Amino acid sequence: MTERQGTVIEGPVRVRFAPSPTGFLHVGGVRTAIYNDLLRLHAGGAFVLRIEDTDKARSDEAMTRQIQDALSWTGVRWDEGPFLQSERLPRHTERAQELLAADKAYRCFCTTEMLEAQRAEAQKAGGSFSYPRTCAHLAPEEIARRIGEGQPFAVRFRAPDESIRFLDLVRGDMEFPADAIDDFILLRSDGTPTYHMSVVCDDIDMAITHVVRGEDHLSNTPKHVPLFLALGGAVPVFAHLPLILGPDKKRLSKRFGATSVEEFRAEGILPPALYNYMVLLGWSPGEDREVLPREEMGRIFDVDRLNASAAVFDREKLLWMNGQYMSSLALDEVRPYLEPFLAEAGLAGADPARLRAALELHRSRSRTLRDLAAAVGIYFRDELAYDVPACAKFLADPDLPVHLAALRDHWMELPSFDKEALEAGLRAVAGERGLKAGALIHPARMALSGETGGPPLFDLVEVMGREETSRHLGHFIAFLRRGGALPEHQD
RNA sequence: GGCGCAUUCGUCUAGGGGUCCAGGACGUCGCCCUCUCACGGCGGUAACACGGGUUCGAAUCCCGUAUGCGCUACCA
Repeated sequence: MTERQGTVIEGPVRVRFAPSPTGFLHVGGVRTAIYNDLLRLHAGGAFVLRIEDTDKARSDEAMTRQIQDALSWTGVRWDEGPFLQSERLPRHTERAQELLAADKAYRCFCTTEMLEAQRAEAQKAGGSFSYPRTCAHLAPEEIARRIGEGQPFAVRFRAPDESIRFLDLVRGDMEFPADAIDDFILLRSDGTPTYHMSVVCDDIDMAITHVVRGEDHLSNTPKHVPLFLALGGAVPVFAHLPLILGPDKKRLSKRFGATSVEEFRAEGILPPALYNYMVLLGWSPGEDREVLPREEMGRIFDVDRLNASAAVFDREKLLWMNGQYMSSLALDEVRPYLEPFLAEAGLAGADPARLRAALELHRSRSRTLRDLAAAVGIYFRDELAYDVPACAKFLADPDLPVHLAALRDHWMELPSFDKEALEAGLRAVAGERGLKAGALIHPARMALSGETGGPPLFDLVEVMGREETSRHLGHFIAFLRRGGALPEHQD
C-alpha cells in the first residue's frame, strides 16, 4: 500500500478496455470501462477498444455491436478500435513462435489425460498442482522424433525462477513468489494461442501503458509480467479493480434486478446518472461532492483514490442519482433519452407545447424516464383512472358534486386560463360557498390527475387546458354522483 | 487444500499516528416549506471485524485470528 503514494498519473496514457462479447455489458464491465475513460480523460492519450472474441462459440457480430452501443450510450469514448482479437490470432501465434525459437518457450508433449491424472493426485495429497516441467528439457533429437511421429504438442512458457513484482495502482507494490505460476501454455496443441498469449501480445502491439481491469485478473498478472518481458515489451502499470457485489454480498446476480447497461437503459436511467453512480462505486473525489459531470470527474480523477475493497451495488442510490439528473439537466438534454419511453406510452404524437410543459412539471417528481413518461400521460387522455380507495372521503361529501360543478362553471368562463386566474377563481368559488380552498383543491386534483399527489393544482390545470379540464371535472362529478361506481368501459 | 486480495454507519465512502467520543452521501425517522406529491432546507439514527503488539498517543503502522471474495484449465 505504501507505493500508492504519489502514483498520480500526469503523462499521456494508452489504456484499453477488452471485454469479451458474451452477452450484455454488465455493471462490472461498465465500471472498468468508465475508469479507463476517466484515466484517459485525465491524462490524455488514447483509449483502445478491443473485443476479446476468441471464444468464437460465444461471440458474434451482434454482440460486438451491442457492446459498442452500450459503451457509447453510457458516455464512454474510445479513440481506437474496436479491434477484434480473433483477427489478430496469426500475430499471436507468430509471437509465440518467436519465443519458441528463442528458447523462452518449449514444446510440451504431455497429454491432457496425463496432466489431469497428476493434478488429481496432487490435490489428493493436499497440495497444489503446477506443471512439473516434464518436457522443459527434452533433447533436440527427442523433440524432433516426437514431432516426426506426429505427436501433438502445446507450447509452454518458461516461467522465471525469481519472484515477480509489479506495480498495482490500487493495491500497491505486488510481489508473487516464483512458484505461484507454472510454465503455462501459450499455444494449444491445435496451434491456437491462449488468452494469456493474446492479451500480452495485443497490449504490447497496442503500446498499452496502463492496464485497468477487474480483480479477477490479479492472479493472472504474475503470468503476464514475465511474458511482457520475454516478448520485449514494456510492462504496463496495472490497476486491478475490486468486484461489485449484490445486496447479499455475493457476486451481483440478476435476482436483485438489473445488472447490465441494456437493462438500466430499458428502465429509464439516464446515461450521465449511470456513469456518475458507477464512478462512485469504488472511487471518490475526496471532497464532499458526488454529483459531478464526466468532464469534471476527468479533471480531478486520480487512480490514487481508487478503492481496494469490493462494493455493494445500491440500486436506491442509482435511482436517487437518476432523479438528480432528471431534474437538473436541461430538458433538451433529457429529451433524446426520453423519446422511446414517450412513444411506448403512446405520446409520440402529443401536442409538443403541452407535452413540454407537462414534462417540466413532472420531471423533478419522477425517478426514471419511464416514470416520467407515464406521469405525463394524464394530460393526453380522454378518461382518467381514479385512485378509488383515496376517493372515499370525496364520496362521503354529498355536496361536493355541486361545488365542483360551480368551480367548473367559474373556470370555464375565465377570460384567461392561466394559473393565477385559476387560483383566484377557485378561491372565489370556495369563499362564496364557505369552503376552505383545500376542500376544492384536493377533489379537483383527483378529478384531473386521478391521484392524491402531483404538481401544484393550478400548474396542472393550466397545462391540462380548458377543454380537458372541463371534461375531466365532468367525468369526476358524474363518478361522484354515481356513488363511486365506475362506468362500464373504465374497469 | 495452495496462493492472493479485502474488512469504517444497513449501503457507497472521507480518513495517510494527535485536529475523530470518526465527516459526507443514499436509505430511514422527525421538523420546516406547502393545496397534495416531489424538490429543497434543517435535525436525528447508525460504523472503525476481533485479538495482540509498536507508540506518550492508532480507524490510521506491524503480527495473528475470523469472515468474505478472487485465482488455482490446452476458459477468457
